[in-house]
Parts: sequence; structure tokens; C-alpha cells
Amino acid sequence: MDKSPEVLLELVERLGNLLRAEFRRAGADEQLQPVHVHALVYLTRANRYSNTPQAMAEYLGLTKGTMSQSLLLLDRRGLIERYQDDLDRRVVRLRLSTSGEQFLYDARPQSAWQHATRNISPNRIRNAVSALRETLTTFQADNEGQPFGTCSGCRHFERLSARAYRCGLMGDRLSGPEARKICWLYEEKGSGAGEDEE
Amino acid sequence: MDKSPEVLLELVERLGNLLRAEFRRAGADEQLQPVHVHALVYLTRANRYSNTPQAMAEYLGLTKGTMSQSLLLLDRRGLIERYQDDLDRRVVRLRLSTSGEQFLYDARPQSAWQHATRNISPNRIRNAVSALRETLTTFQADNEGQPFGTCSGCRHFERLSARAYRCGLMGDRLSGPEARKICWLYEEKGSGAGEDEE
DNA sequence: TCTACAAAGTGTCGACCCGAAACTAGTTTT
DNA sequence: AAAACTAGTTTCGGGTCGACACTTTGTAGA
Repeated sequence: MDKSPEVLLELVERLGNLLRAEFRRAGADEQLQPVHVHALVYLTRANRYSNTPQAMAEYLGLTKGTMSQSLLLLDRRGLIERYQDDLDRRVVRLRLSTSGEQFLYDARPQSAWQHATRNISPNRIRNAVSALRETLTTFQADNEGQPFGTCSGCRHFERLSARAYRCGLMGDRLSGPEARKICWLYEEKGSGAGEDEE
Repeated sequence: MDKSPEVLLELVERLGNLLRAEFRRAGADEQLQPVHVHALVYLTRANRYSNTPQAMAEYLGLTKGTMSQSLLLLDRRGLIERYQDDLDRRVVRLRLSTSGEQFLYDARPQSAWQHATRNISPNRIRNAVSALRETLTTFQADNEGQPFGTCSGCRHFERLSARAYRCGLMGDRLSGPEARKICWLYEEKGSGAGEDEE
């Protein structure tokens, strides 16, 4: 029998713990919990459809009530800004404040990790990424969680010209950088799983 | 520029969150927090040198005080048993109780994950394992954390005969199954990093 | 239009997490 | 035997987190 899937699980768990500890360390100066740091990091990566409390709660695996509390704290500390959506006034939108950006710049919560992958060839990393991505997709499909992906692999992604894109679901035009951010409206393309890599 | 390491980080984080949520779900019936479930799972995997509060705290990334509280709770619920070490009476040893084993058997906290890797070839999984393992090792070396590995790759591992092993550090003989458990006295073999894979 | 009803967030409560630091008790060193 | 050290426990305080009740806003149906 092959134990590899179990071992993979163990590694992801353990790395997850260490990452969490790393986030704890990064937030210690500002008295932030790991989840707060993670929320800030999420905001740097979320596109215009995904910068809401709801999407964030989904991403971090929390309930909306819990999320609301964490956002309250981050707001009080001045690390994020909340503002109302124009079209749907129930919706709150979030962005990093200047001090929020400054905090991430100073704390560099991911630097230890970046450093830890330095000895691994880009190719092996890409292979690992591809395997984990597939696992994530399957996992989410099984548990009907929100998918969260970047536009390039999304069913609604349309290329208007060499450098102009569009989201077919929302109808908005997207810039190149925006198309590389995380979106919670992401849907897998019709065909087989992952494109990409090597 | 290559963004793969960042993406890998993101995947590990996200899978870590989902796993945590899964552990939360698994423990909900018994009113257990994710960390409690993780502690129980750890006990099924720890060898005779590593079934102590200290090793567990190290593994889960908690302080000994916090660990002590969690163990108190698990003890009260009758999921674990604590007993004194004969040689050093400061040391507490831990084992799953019958109901602890039953709980893990019923809740199967890892089943969703096992299922999520079903479409990935064993070979790709082994490659991903190898890359993550190397990352973990580097990460731990950078942060002077306890390594945690299984005997087979450990510097102190000695093979007495076809099926008899020994830990050179502690001087005990080890059975085959025991040699496959997690040990916190693990030390990387002198030579290059990982054997194996691909 | 009036009336459900659903959806996005907020507020409150209670059990628990978690690190820090002080403490107990057993072991080793000198 | 005193001092230094080590494994684990206790206590404290701020924060997490889900459950649930609530408010506000949008939507659909008669």
C-alpha cells in the first residue's frame, strides 16, 4: 500500500502550522493574531469582486460573524478601510490603509517561507504547485466551498486583445494585474483540470 | 520573474485553512477544537520518545502552558490517558484511551483529504511530497525548530538485521512499525538532503 | 404597492485558545 | 546540600470563534 497521500497531508498540516506560527510572530509587534495578518495578506491579493467580508470569511474558513469582529479590530487599528458599495448598499468593501500596507512591508510575513524554498528547483516547485492545486480543486468541489482562483483559468475570462481582458460574468474590463488577482467568482473551465505548467 | 514559490505558499496556506476547518467539523460533535483533534492525531503517529506534552507542543507550535491546558481538557473528556515516566518522574507520557481511538475511528478527520487526492497519480504525489519535505527541513533549520522525522531517514537509525532496528541515540531496539512513527529526536543524515523519490 | 423573503453585515454571549510569567516538583551539577 | 536546570501546571488577560438574534437593504410575488 502507498502511504504518500497520508504523508502529503501531514506535510501540509505541519507547514500550515509553521506558517501560522510565522504569521503570529509577524503580528506580535502590532498585537495581531495570525488570522488578522492573513486577512491583510488576502486584501493584497483579492480582486474587485472579492474584497468583501463575505468573500474573506469564505477564504479564511470563518463565519461572517467572526469575520465581522476581526474586521472591526483591523479597522480600529487603522490597518484597513471600509466603505459602502454604490450599487448594493448592503455590501461593504475593504481596502488596506496606508498603515496596513506599511505593516505588511515591515513585517514581511512570508519572507521566512520564501527563503525556505530557495534550494528547490523551479521545476519541482511548479510540479508541486500543480499537484496541490488539483487537490484543492477536488477538495472544494467535494465540499462545495467557493473555488477562489485567478482569472486566467476561469470560465468567464475573455481576452479582448493582446492586453485587454474582460470578465464575462460581471461584464467589466480587467487590467492585466487585476486578472492575476484572486477572485471568488472563479469557475473551472469546462474541460479537464489544470492547463499550465511545464 | 517566477511567482511559483508565492503560489505554493498560497496553496499551502489555503489547504491548511481548509484542513483546519475539516478538523473543526470533525471535532464539533465532541465539542473539540481543531487543535484538540490534531493532538489526538499526533498521538497515533508519535513514537515512544515523542508522546510527551513537550514534543507535542513543539509539533503543534504551541507553548507548554497552552499545551498543558489542551491536554487537561482531553483528559477530562477521557480521550487520552496520562501517566508518569518511570525513569524521569517529571515526564508525563500520553496515550490515546479507547474512546480516543474510537473517536478518531468515527470522525475520520482525514477522510475528506484522502478523497481529494484520488485523481492525482502516485508519482506526482511523491514528487510533491519530496518538494514539501525539503521545504520543511529548510524552514526548520532556518528557525531552529525541532525537526520531527521518521526513523528511516535519521542519523541515529541502525539496522541490526533484516527486521530488527535500533536507535543509536537512545539505545533501544525498535520494531518495524515503531520505526515508521514520528520522532522528535530526528536528525538529518550527514549527507545531502532527501534520498528517494522520482 | 404591499408583502414576503433572502442576503450582507453587526452585536452579544459563552466556551475556549494562547502566550507570558510565576510556580511546583524532580534531576543534575558543583 | 545548595544551585542550576528541566518538565509540566496554574493563573491571568486579551482575543477567537460559532451560534443566534438583529438591522438594513435588495428582490420577487400577489
